Amino acid sequence: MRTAPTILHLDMDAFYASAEQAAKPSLRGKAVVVGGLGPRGVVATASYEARKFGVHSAMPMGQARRLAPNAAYLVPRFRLYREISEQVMGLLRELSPLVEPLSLDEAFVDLEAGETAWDEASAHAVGVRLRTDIRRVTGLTGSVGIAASKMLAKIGSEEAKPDGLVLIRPGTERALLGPKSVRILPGVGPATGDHLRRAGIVTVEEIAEAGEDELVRLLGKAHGSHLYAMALAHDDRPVVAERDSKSVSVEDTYDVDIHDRVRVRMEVQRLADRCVERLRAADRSGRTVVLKVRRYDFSTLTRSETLRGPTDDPAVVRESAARLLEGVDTTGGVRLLGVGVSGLADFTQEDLFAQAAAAERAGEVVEDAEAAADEVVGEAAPVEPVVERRWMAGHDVRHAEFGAGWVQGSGLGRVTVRFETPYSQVPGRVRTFRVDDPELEPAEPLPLVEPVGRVGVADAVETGVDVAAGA
DNA sequence: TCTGGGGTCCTTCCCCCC
DNA sequence: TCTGGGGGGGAAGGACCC
Repeated sequence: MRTAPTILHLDMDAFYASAEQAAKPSLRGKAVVVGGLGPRGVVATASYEARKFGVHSAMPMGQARRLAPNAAYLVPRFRLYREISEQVMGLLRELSPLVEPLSLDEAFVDLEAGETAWDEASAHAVGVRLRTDIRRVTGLTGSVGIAASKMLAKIGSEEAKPDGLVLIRPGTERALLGPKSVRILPGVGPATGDHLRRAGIVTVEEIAEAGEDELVRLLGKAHGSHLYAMALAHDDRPVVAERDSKSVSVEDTYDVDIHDRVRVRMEVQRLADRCVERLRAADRSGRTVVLKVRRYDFSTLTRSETLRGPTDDPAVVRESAARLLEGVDTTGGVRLLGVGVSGLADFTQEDLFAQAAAAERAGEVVEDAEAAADEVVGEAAPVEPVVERRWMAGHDVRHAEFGAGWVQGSGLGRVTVRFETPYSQVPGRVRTFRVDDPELEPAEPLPLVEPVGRVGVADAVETGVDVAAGA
């Protein structure tokens, strides 16, 4: 283990919710909840204002609405978050070539490998400057933890939240960890936490006291010894720059359970196609097809089969998923279906056997495909004539007369828009339109920080909306 | 109106092979 | 021929993470 605290962990504060607050001045300082808005949605991120009401990630939306009925509820806008994430990761890569992203809003950086820090003082200075740069470039705040290992750096950034920096000095880690709950250790979730509690182990110190043998007896070889090492603050894991993903999957939870077997089959085909699209977009192919089914009672099962070679052929994945489905009892209804591919390869080694088999009954396959296509069209076309426009809460729009704004809500043939941009100084005004108003159209998200050299556009927005609103 | 979507890793069981 | 052990791959499930 290294002796100097030169591993940095960055965690953006309430990332999705903060991005929405930055994009929508009227939401700043208010409770904001981002997540699925359907009947089975859950909270992805709650702003710190919303957390005061007890709202937190992974909570069912219904429960969140009961706790914080006056919060703003928005669907996630991953394109926007991805753009901000790329800016942040860019800043991190200026510090070191060794950057390990964990998600859109989190990453480890090895400062020593980047030769930007070699001791406590230099590492601290890098952390301070990084936080300033992130705020300047994205308009958002992030928390930074710096320590001599990944685990401690992550615990540091957790301690630093929100909008802070914590450096854990080598030599102080055991004292710091000891009294804390076992739940702060990475890899200890609800199940392991319960398991340990039943064995009388509640704090990190108690894990260390129990000894490695006892931990292995309780949790098994890998988990047990790993956890014991973590409790002693022994963590040698290196920072690893972007690794290739090992699987690709797509799943959908339905607003109401699906009982109709024909519909279940159709959904599985659609998921298989979407999965292959993603696989191809990533220039990969895979060998093992996995079908996931969550039943009405939330029991989940998976069925998988491994092909002779990797494929990215939609027909092959569809057929495989269909075969797997035939072995699953769906009476009683399903709430979720998913299709995934694992055993990924960079290249597409054509599955000659499957191709030959497909060629043999080519006529049959083509007919099936056409029948499936007809089915989709036949199902969708009459239900949604001409495609009624859907105005998603939180999404950006532009109105020919009033300019840039975002959807505050819609229903009963009306859509309510608040006209403001990330650069508005005061909350914008609200107007309601018919959902089919020709002057209203969806728009791309604006950058959270006003790009230099585009002052003219922003000026027009400011004078056009906010001055009017303020008057 | 309970419980998303995208992943990773580990364990257990089974089968096959040596 | 019988028995045993071990390794590897595949299938299924579970815990965990953000």
